[in-house]
Amino acid sequence: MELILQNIAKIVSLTPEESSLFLSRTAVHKNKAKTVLLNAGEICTTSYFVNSGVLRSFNINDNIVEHILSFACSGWWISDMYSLISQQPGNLFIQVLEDAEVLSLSKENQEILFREIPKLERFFRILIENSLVANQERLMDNLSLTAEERFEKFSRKYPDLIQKVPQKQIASYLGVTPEFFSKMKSKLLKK
Amino acid sequence: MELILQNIAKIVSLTPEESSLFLSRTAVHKNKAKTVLLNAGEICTTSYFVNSGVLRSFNINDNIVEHILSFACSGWWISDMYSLISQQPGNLFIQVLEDAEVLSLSKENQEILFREIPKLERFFRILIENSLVANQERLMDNLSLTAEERFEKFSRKYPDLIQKVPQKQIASYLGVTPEFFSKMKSKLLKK
DNA sequence: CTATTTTCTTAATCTAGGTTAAGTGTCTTT
DNA sequence: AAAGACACTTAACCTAGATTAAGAAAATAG
Repeated sequence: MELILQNIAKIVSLTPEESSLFLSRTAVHKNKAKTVLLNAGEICTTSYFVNSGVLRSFNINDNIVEHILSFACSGWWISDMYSLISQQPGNLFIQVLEDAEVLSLSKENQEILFREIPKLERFFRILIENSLVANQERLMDNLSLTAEERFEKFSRKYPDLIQKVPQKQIASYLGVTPEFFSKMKSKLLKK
Repeated sequence: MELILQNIAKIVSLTPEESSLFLSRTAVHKNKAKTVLLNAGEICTTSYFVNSGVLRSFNINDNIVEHILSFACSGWWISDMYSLISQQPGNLFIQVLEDAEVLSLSKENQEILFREIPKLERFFRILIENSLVANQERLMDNLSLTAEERFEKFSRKYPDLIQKVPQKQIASYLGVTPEFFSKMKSKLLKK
């Protein structure tokens, strides 16, 4: 059974008809690593649900430094929420890190679905509530923990990502330079 | 007309009956500065909408250092979202900073209202989407901007808070010590 | 109005993490 | 299998912001 339907079923229950209506309003793509699904400066029209593989969203500031907002593995959604809801040009890139199969849901179809199946509005509300909580926790962690503590927490929370993703990307997510990350890691290994 | 109804009306339109049903499921309190509405370790049962005054949510880490997650002025909501949705003990305090009139909505009443008036589910979804976007921006700013740049941005975004709130609280929100904040401020004044 | 607590400032010293740079290892691509 | 292009490491040196401490100013309580 489709991963997305399993995930929806954890929160709201859809009839078989509703499920297939939902699927009919989405599309599935396979994308090679390095493919860019959204560029900074573009208007984001779509949310992506990851069936397999890994994606990331990030911005690039003046100094040509990348900062990762989020990774998305199997079972996660990714998009530029700011741009998606405001329909203004965003400043995030969305890129495939590891060959991925992705289900895409356009903003229009999402809104249509909210009208057709009000339960889906609940589903997305709860999804976004969970994102917000996770984001708030990460923000507080960035304010109150050292890089080392954040790394340990990250390793516990996302052990699979440590394997899959180049470590400079993890450094960027944690908010440290690749050089410092490397130093920190070898210090931890010596313990 | 009630501030909360004006705010709802910006996003969804309620009939007069729905409006009064909504109000009937909320309660209004006046609270003196320093009142604590939620302690870390407690289970959060309520969201608060600020009619007037200022509140803050913050945690306290091992080192007895406070970190502010959010301020809430007139027209803003505040709660411990993690604890509210999981019904687990949270680690946030919610406190009144400036005498406030607050409207409170319990989790149960909120859920009842979602069933009675599905449009409210949309209202809260959109509210939370906006919070998420704001949070993501703050997170990225913390990763990529200097304390000075964050302070300038904060001053532009919340000029009223600069007046109302002790500056050590703003330092804490920005993620710097009060001493460094003071140094930074006097440096900016010399320019 | 005075006393006490809280907030703010200044300054010296310290450190987590950044920067620069050079070298090594490891994928891709051809 | 060679050639780039990335990814990772190490090390010397640098800086934004933390820490400590002490005094001044402001707010609040009594």
